[in-house]
Amino acid sequence: MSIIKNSKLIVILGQTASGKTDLSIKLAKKYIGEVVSADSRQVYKGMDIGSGKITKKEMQGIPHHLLDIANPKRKFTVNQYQKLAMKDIKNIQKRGKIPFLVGGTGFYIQSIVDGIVIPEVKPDWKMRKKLEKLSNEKLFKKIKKLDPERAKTIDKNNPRRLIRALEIVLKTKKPVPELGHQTSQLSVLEIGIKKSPEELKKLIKKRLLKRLKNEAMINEVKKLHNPPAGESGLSWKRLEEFGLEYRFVAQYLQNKITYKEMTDKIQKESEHFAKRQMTWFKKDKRIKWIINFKETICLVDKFLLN
RNA sequence: GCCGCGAUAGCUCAGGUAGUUAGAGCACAGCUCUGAAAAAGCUGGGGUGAUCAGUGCAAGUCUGAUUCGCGGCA
Repeated sequence: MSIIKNSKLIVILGQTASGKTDLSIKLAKKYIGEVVSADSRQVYKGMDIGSGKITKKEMQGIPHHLLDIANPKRKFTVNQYQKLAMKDIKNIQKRGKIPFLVGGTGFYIQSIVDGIVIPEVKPDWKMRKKLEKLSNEKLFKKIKKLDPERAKTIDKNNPRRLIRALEIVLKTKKPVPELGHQTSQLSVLEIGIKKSPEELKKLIKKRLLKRLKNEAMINEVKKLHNPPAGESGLSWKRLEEFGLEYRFVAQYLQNKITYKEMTDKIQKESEHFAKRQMTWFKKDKRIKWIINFKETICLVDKFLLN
């Protein structure tokens, strides 16, 4: 009985700037919960304004997990995320509270709600660097030879996919395993915040202006690149890898683009990103798309009663 | 007013010597995802070629006129 009662997880997802944070606090307060973030950028220390990380004050005493847990110099991965998040979720449940998985990184959410099994082959950055020198065509030929099954479905134009597949094959000397799912003991309610494209564009714009105020975001990136204490900062290249605000502010600070180009690009790319998020979410038919708070409460009440 | 230059996709532009269904980048739409996912990739819809006339078997491409825009000279 207690297993059933303690296996619940509420996911709050939505496009960037759709208002996940606000909703999560309201719900976590009402239902006595804790928040586990599902955001691939908010895991990093020092990336606050640009990633839209919740502030201490905004938390209103609700405990938050998986924020500031990674060094931005190193690459954090879904696999790490999956393990840490599962642990946090279980702990919250043990304490008799409701875990709220909140974020916009579809892959991270999927790793929890579908319990996908990711091959236990650690990224080997040295090997990847070598493989990166090869053309897509050559990479694909290698895969085809070593793992014809994987070659059938892989995207032969995507170097990342090709290199990872090769990495698995070369390390394990075996073909890439079939996609597996852990049978999850979680009982999940997925709530999606729905916004019209026009509304979302406005929200992104408003948020961007806020982030730019008093040079706050510019200073954040400057600080990441050049920390005050004298320790080494993040390279421009690394900063650009993070995308969106970090990519374009870094380009601006290198004088690669003008201030206006920077703001235009952040806006446009955020809109594109929001669309990509939606393509991802659309595939998950379990998501209950909500428009207002009242509706949400009904859903949650019903879910928690069962 | 005169001279020159230009007018091709929503935007910026490519398109020697005229020859089958006019291209690119961006934008737009849709999509993919097995340890980088705000990443990395894929597909697609769009054009009465400024307008009118002429020459040619054939005109975005040559000729003329008109309209509009840009630069120069008075």
